[in-house]
Amino acid sequence: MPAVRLTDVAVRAGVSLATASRVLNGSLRSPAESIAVRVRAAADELGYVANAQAQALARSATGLVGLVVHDISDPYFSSIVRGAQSAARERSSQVLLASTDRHEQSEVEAVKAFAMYRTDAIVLAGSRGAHSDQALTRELQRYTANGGRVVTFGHTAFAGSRVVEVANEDGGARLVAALVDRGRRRFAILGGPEELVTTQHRVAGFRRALAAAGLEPLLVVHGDFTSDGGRAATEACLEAAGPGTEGADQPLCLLAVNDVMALGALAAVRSHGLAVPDDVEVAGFDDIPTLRHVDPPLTTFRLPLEEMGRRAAELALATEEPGPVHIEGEVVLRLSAGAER
Amino acid sequence: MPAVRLTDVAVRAGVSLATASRVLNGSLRSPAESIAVRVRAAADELGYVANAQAQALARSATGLVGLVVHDISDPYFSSIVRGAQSAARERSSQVLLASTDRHEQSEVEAVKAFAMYRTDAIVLAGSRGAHSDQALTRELQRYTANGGRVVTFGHTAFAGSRVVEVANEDGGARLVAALVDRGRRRFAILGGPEELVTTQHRVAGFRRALAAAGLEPLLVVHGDFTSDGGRAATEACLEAAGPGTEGADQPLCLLAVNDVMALGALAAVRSHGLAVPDDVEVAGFDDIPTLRHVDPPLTTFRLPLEEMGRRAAELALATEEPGPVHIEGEVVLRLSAGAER
DNA sequence: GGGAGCGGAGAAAGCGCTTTCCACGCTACA
DNA sequence: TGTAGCGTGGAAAGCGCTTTCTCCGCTCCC
Repeated sequence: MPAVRLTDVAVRAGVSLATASRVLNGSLRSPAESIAVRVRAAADELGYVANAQAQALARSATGLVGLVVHDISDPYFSSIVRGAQSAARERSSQVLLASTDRHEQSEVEAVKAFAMYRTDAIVLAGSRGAHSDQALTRELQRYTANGGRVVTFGHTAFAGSRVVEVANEDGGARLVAALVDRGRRRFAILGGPEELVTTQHRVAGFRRALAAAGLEPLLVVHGDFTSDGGRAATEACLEAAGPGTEGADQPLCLLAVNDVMALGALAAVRSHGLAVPDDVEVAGFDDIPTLRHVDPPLTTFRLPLEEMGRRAAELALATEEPGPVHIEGEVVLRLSAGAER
Repeated sequence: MPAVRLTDVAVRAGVSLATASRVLNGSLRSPAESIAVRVRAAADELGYVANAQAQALARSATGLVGLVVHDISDPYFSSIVRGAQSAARERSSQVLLASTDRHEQSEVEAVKAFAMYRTDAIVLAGSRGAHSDQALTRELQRYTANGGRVVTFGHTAFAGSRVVEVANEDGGARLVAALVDRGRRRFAILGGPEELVTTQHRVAGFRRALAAAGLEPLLVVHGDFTSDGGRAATEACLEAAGPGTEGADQPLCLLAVNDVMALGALAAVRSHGLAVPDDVEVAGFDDIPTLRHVDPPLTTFRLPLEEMGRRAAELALATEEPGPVHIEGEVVLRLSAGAER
């Protein structure tokens, strides 16, 4: 049951292939309306569906954008993807998705695959180490050399990549500054995987604001970017600096590097029989929509995740070199830390 | 900077195009090793990247699978997508993603787009109304007529579609039965969008188990599939059947049609100054990993979401007609409802 | 009335690959 | 020694489009 081809449509409409193509796919030249009507009718009757592969081959542009994320089930990434997908749709592009589980190998393979599919652009949503994998860099370089566009978040890891700058460090600093403002003095940091620049930037922001107040984190624990990671890191913190330890007359404030970890921290604190925020305070990062209703409400730094995805896709799909994109966020003080009671 | 073509590789290796193709892309016939080595070396030196579009055209198979979901930022869908993407990767297929915001129009467009890209299969992860949109059905029919495979979840909405059957109704029934077993008598249902079969099946399951115990829901409120939807629906329920209303000596049990709504319910109950589970009990559905750490822990019906996605992708990519796929779940009693204190 | 100019349709040359079919040189067997 | 048969590489025909270039038939203007 071979699909209907443009040729079939042309024959049925009694016109040439060229004319049919011009009518059905917005070319610069459009044939006379009388003919156009005939062609469209023929296409309709036959149930013609253009073959994007053939078009891609002929046009050398695929209308595809590749998105690589660490973990699509992480709400941070899924929000970004939502925005990106939506922007792509508006530009009638399709999204090719790869979720790599943070394995460099998978990332490299994703980029290779996207290169094979000749995606018009690749968006690398998961942050990488500062001096990234050799293989990845090589693939990306080859990709850009062949005319592909690359977009990254938060840092310029690759020559020639367009970047969506995210206020990770600044956000971290502002969040901590707000907490310090409200009198907090004892902080511990629940960091994500150490090699990810997102972690690095956020932690750097935390430290900068602390330093500005003459403070220093009591502890920095690196864990997984998950609830369980947050939970485990929190255990370590409570052990080292919880109530009963030296200086514990001042409440401890746990700075998680994202909301999901903060949720784990909440659980860990509870399971120690401690109360948030009375005994221990907890702050997150991102302001994940799904987690807006957790109890107690999380103090966090809100990032417009969906917009970030959207902007990334726009950057990816822009044909002329666009200006820099800068994403700001805002401190959101809620009950879990630093808020008025 | 035109990309390196297979022709270039062939020339450099001093062989014909056909031979180069046979070496680099697992054909049935593979040339002598001595030649193969030369070809591979040439490909490597030139940085050859096969053009998947051209291959697709020549092979008439794209290695693409289209995934359409209602909302990728909903953890239910993002978990499914994670599984699907992972299975696709193992079969060296790529995933084309569409998030439709539950607009029928977008869904139809997604299917059209996937048809254009000649995806080998389409997975419809978002459930649709039982008698679905005309336009959607037509597109899908055309798609299958041209040899495309279609996979749906939980119901056979389209002739010729393969289906991943999900224990939605049965799960709802089992969950409620467990709660009834523990002495609960007053139930209200927080339903999702009424036209979605997932909602319908889960609610039907709730009702079946209630009926089996000679009970009936006090109220069924339909809302959005979101925290806010759950919150709003809960307001209505508390108004109609909360403490202080008739029969309210028995605690009220809120059955949410998914975990995200249940989270909203938790928040609403709290904001009324009531306690879960002491004043009101709340149960969810799905057992979303991200929400495992909320407080109080949610009683729910666990569905292996990631596996569901995986199975769907396997079904989509299986070339010969596979057997039926059945997904079971399990009741998880936690503090929010029906658990031992 | 004739030629320049223009608009619009069609022929055909790709786009980069796969795969069939053919030709060729061997080996094996009678 | 002759021939059938097999294993291999190459030529070439698509796969379904887009787009350039050509050609034809008008209109317009002198």
